[in-house]
Amino acid sequence: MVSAPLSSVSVGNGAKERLRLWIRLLRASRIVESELRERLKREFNSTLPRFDVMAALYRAPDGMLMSDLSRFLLVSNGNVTGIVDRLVSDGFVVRAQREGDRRTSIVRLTARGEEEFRSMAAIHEGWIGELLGDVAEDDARRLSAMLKSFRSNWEGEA
Amino acid sequence: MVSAPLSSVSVGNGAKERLRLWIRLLRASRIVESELRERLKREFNSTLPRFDVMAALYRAPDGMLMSDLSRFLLVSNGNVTGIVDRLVSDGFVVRAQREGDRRTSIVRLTARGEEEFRSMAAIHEGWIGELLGDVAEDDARRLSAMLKSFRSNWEGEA
DNA sequence: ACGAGATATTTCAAGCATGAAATTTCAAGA
DNA sequence: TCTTGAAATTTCATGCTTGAAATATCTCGT
Repeated sequence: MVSAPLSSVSVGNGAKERLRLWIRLLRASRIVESELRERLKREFNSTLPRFDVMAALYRAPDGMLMSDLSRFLLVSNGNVTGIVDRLVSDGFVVRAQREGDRRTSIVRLTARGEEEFRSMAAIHEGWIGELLGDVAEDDARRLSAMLKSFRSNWEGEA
Repeated sequence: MVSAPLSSVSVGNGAKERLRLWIRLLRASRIVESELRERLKREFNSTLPRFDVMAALYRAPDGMLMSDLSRFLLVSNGNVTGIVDRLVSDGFVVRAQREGDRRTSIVRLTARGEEEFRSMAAIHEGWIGELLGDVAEDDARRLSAMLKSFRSNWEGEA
């Protein structure tokens, strides 16, 4: 990944600096992601998408609709279907019918799912602390603040 | 994606701030990536991985080995095989035999591939300028510098 | 010359991701 | 009631991604 900057193909003005930023942002997140994937697989026989779904459900003890999950995680409906299917067959998650609307199903963590997630989350937090260890805590705070409002800036223009 | 912070499952000390940073970093890159994917598909009937491969080859007029590509792009060998296969069948890339070593093949952009890439790259740079438009150029520079040395920090510990 | 190991690449199975089409169910108005 | 459209979800085709196994070729010590 990480399309390098191309001095010979140029355009705007501040664009150069932002392009460089984007490339490094992408590279950094790919590196961390790939390390996380490896560790999740090794230690928990799981994946990042599964972890994300479980994290969302952990925050929602009453469960979530498939469409809520897909909205919250910024991924497509069909995608969530597959991930949840696999979590169900592993016994970490259940689909429950909702009274009064047979189209929807509420997805919830099972007790086993909760327990599994708790142990993953604790270790995951440690990993991130390690992998981003060289970012000074102060830098982390500033960077974080910088990225906080990121989405609202341009969404809806598409 | 974007596993939200979980105040109830806690661990280290500076870990909290770094976890938050990681979540936002991931979210930001997912949002930009998804917008880029959409536009590349719409405007060029292409994808980010294809763009990345073409960018790498554009910087290497003498071509690259498959293994060079895979190392440079931080993706697996098998992955590159598939992407290059598709680029070849679209006429943007060629595989050439190398004298003296029949194991390797050198991958190169075709003239059409170069031309196609030039027009993609110009527009791509504009998109990034737009999508990261609200990051002040100064912030971009600092952020960029902060991320520059990212990899060397911890790689090799795995 | 031979064989052992290293190197370069492809193939494969499994899972992730998208957007579009298909299903099923619901909500309301004629 | 009927039917038309909206809403929730699944299914499907295509492509990306990994890690492991399979191929093919090369290198080098003996």
